[in-house]
Parts: sequence; structure tokens; C-alpha cells
Amino acid sequence: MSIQSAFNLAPLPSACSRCAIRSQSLCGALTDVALSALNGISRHRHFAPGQIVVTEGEPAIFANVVSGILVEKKGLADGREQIVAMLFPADFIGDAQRDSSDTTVQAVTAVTMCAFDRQGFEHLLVHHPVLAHCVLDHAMARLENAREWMLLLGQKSAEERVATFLLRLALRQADAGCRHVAPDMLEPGLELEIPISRAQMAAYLGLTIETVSRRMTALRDAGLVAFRDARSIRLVNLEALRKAAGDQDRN
Amino acid sequence: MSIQSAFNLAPLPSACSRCAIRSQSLCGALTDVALSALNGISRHRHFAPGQIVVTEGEPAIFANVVSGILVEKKGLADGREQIVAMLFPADFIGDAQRDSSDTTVQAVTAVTMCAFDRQGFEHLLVHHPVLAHCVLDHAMARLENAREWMLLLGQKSAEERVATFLLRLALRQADAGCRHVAPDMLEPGLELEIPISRAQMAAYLGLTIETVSRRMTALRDAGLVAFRDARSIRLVNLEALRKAAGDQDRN
DNA sequence: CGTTGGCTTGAGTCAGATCAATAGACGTGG
DNA sequence: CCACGTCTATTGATCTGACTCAAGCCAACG
Repeated sequence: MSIQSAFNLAPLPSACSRCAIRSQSLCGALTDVALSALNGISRHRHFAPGQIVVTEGEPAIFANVVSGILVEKKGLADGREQIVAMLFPADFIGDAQRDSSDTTVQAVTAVTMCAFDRQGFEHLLVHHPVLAHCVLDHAMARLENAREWMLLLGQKSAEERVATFLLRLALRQADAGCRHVAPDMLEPGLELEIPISRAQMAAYLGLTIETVSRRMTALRDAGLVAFRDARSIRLVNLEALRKAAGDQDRN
Repeated sequence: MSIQSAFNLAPLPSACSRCAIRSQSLCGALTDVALSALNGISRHRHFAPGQIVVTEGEPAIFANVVSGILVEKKGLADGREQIVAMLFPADFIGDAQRDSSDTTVQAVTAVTMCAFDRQGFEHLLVHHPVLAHCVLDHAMARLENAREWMLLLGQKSAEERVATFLLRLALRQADAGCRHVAPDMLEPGLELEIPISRAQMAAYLGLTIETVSRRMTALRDAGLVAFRDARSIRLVNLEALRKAAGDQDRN
């Protein structure tokens, strides 16, 4: 957070200056010289919906999501899967300092990302402390998210899970990149696009498809949300939704 | 991991040179000059069993665990709690770059830790890249643990959870600090001390005390483990225990 | 020796899983 | 255009693993 003030508005390397997420993510914290260096080792890559970007246990990549949605998941031998994170534009992919990924990364929508050369990135990490700081900050944020989800998976009921998911998604969507949005600065009546399928919601929330579907209709019948269709909903009663999510505050 | 090779065996600052966990944790990666600087801003603190070290939402501290066991937990408004991590000697406490802790840290046994001045630590972080690298590495390890636990909480049955817990604990115990032990290098017949109560196991595994107890006796009756008493068990059939844990490999 | 706290065990209940059927959206090809 | 298969989501009926409630055990301790 303190670094953001060091941000410099002078001319930028061509590729980055036109980038949609330039002011966010890692890039936002970098000085021109660092950004220039980063640009030198990056290239855009595209993925189709459903395509696997990284497989659990195989070498990680380093990349920024430019557009599209992805999920990170972990699997058990018998096929059960748990989604451990959703990735949005400006999110960073890749486990710095680890030689194999602990998750499978899969594109949900069509995805564009800005991929970095591994060696080059680790080299930059050493020589640009501000980048290292930024990567650490991102890692801490991911950790915090993971732990919040542990609380959800270990303690919350099905309905609380679904409600929490919708609120988090709304927050992330309202956010739209400019990080650190006020916790409860959500306006009632907000239209929400759910970018993942019911099956993926189930894998994310530790439930079955059927239970997700049932709890969604329950929230609708209780007047907390309204449906346009299965994938796009409107938050009607925000206060009640927060209460249904279980944490009372901070959502 | 590559940094470890930069480790220097020359004379050390007095306090650190006598420290039980000197060669591990953050300290192990540091050069003498950095370690000396770290030593300058650290002092030992003691906590009694059950004592709260940090409260969720309040300012974090920075410290290394020297001896004893602690848990990190997150709570819901109505009192439900989820333990998100167990802390062992050599573990690092504190969310670098965040101004409030996202977890409550509580001593389980009597605890000694080596606490660092916050300002001083962040200052060191900037001026000693090797320390920053080390903190990032630690954060990534914590993230990986959190995600493995998400898989457990979201997908595994009660028995799988308990079996996984015992195996992880055994690994950590055999480990005893010298990190990166071979995954399945556990010898059958290993005596295991469970440092936490059934209630804490329940809060860690997302179960109730009763279910933990029942699954423990089930594992005993099935001959996978043997009890000395509730808190100290022996791993009898390691292969079956791994299978019961559900991941098949990597444990 | 009574009390207290941690653990186990039993009996009954319920939230969520499983199994199964249906409906709508979407293409594809005749 | 319609018939068909596929895929996703919803809904219903039933089942079950874990929770709840309750009792009992044992060791520690005043």
C-alpha cells in the first residue's frame, strides 16, 4: 500500500501502456524502469473456456490475468475436486519460489494473460525489491482468502456458504480491479453475473450441485435475491443476505 | 531453497547463536550481518497455555516460535471457530505488509517466541532481500497448507480428515524442523504426541468432538493406529492409514 | 472424596448427499 | 423447420454420515 505512492506517470513501454490492467496488479506498483523490464520478458497468451493452463504438480507459470475468469483447484485420487480460488483480471498466477504448482489452473471463460518468463521473473524479483514486495503482498492476500474459505468450508451451513459466495462475488465485481473497496459499500439491487457453473460453485463451496441449486432457490424464495436466469442474479435484500452469510460484519 | 547455500557458518551474535531454532526458520537463511541486525530488534516473550497472543483484527506481531505449539483460528459472530493453522517451533508468526492480523493466535502449550519490532522488521525486509525472499517462501508454504486443508474441509469424510491429520502431524513431528522431509519417509510404529485437545482437533478438522472421538476409535479398532492414551498414539499400519487419508500419494 | 474438565459412547435427528426424473437452452444435421 | 442429442439446471424422493443431546468414565486436583 505504501508503495503505490511511488507510482510514476511518465511514458510507459508500449505493450504495457495499452494494457487494460496496467494500473492494477503487479504492474501498478512498478516504476517505469521495472515495468519496462517486466514487459521485456512477457508475452500474451490465450486460452479457451475449459482449457487447462497449469496442472497440479507440474511446473508453474508466472502470469497476470488480463481478461477472463479462471479457477484454481486441487484434486483427490478418486476424482473429487475442490476449487481453492477464483482468478479475475489483474490477478497473478504462479507460485513464486516453488518449482511445481500445487493447484490445477483452468480457464472458465476465454482468457487472455500476460505470461512472464520464469527465469526472467525470478531475476527481476531479486533486483526489483518493489516487485518482490508486491508479490509478497499478493501472496498474503491469497492466504487471507484461503483462510476465510477454510472458515466457510469448516463451519458454515450450505445456505451460509451460498450467501457468502454471492456477497464475495459482488464485492469482487464492484471492485472491478481498483482493490480495497469499502467492505460493505455494495448498493442494493446490484446486478450480478455468476461466471461459473453450478458444478463449479459446488466444487468451490464443498457442496453438491443439487444443494447449491436448492439453496439458491431458497434465497430467491426468501426474497434475498432475484433471478434473471441461473447465471445472472440481483441482490435484493442486502442486509438479510449479509445476515444469511453468517459473519454479520465484514462482507 | 537456493538461498540455503548462501548460509554462512562464521561466528554469530550471542543471542541467536544459542537459539534452539537458529539453523531453521528465517534465521537459517540469513547471513551474519542480517542475523545480527535481526537479533538487534528481537526479544524473547513467553506465553502460558491457552493465552491469546494476537487477536483477529488487531495489530499483528512478528515473531518466530522458539518452543511450544500454537494455533491460528478464525471465528464467526455466533462463536463458531475454525483453526486454520497449527504453529510449531521455527514457524513464523505475523502477516508481513498487513496492518491487522486476520487470525487469532493462541498458545496451546507453554510458548517461547522471539518477537521482532514491527517497524524494524519491515525496515530489514526492505534492506535484506534474502530475508524478504525467505518471508515470501514461508508465505507460499502457508498458502499451500491452507489450500490442502481446503481440500480436506470441502471434500474429505470425517475418517479421511482424522487420518490425514495424524499423518500430517507425524510428518511434522518427524520433521522436527529440518524442513522438506521426504513425503513418505515415515517409519511404521512411530510414536506420536497429539499436542492439541479433541475440541481443537474438531475445530481444525471441521467436525465435532464426538465425531473426532468416534473416528479415532474406529481407526484404532481397524488396527491402523494404537492408543497409549488419548493424546499419544502409535502409527501401526502406515499404508492403510495413507489409504484412509484419501490422497493415496503424497503424505 | 467430591468436583471439574477432557474424552468416550449411545440413541435419535437432520442437513446435505445420493439417486432419479424432468425441463429448458443450444447446437447439429437431416 | 423440426427431430435429436447434449448439457446445464431444477425439483422430488430417499438415504446416510455427521450432528445433537445425553449419559458415563477417568484422571487430576482442591
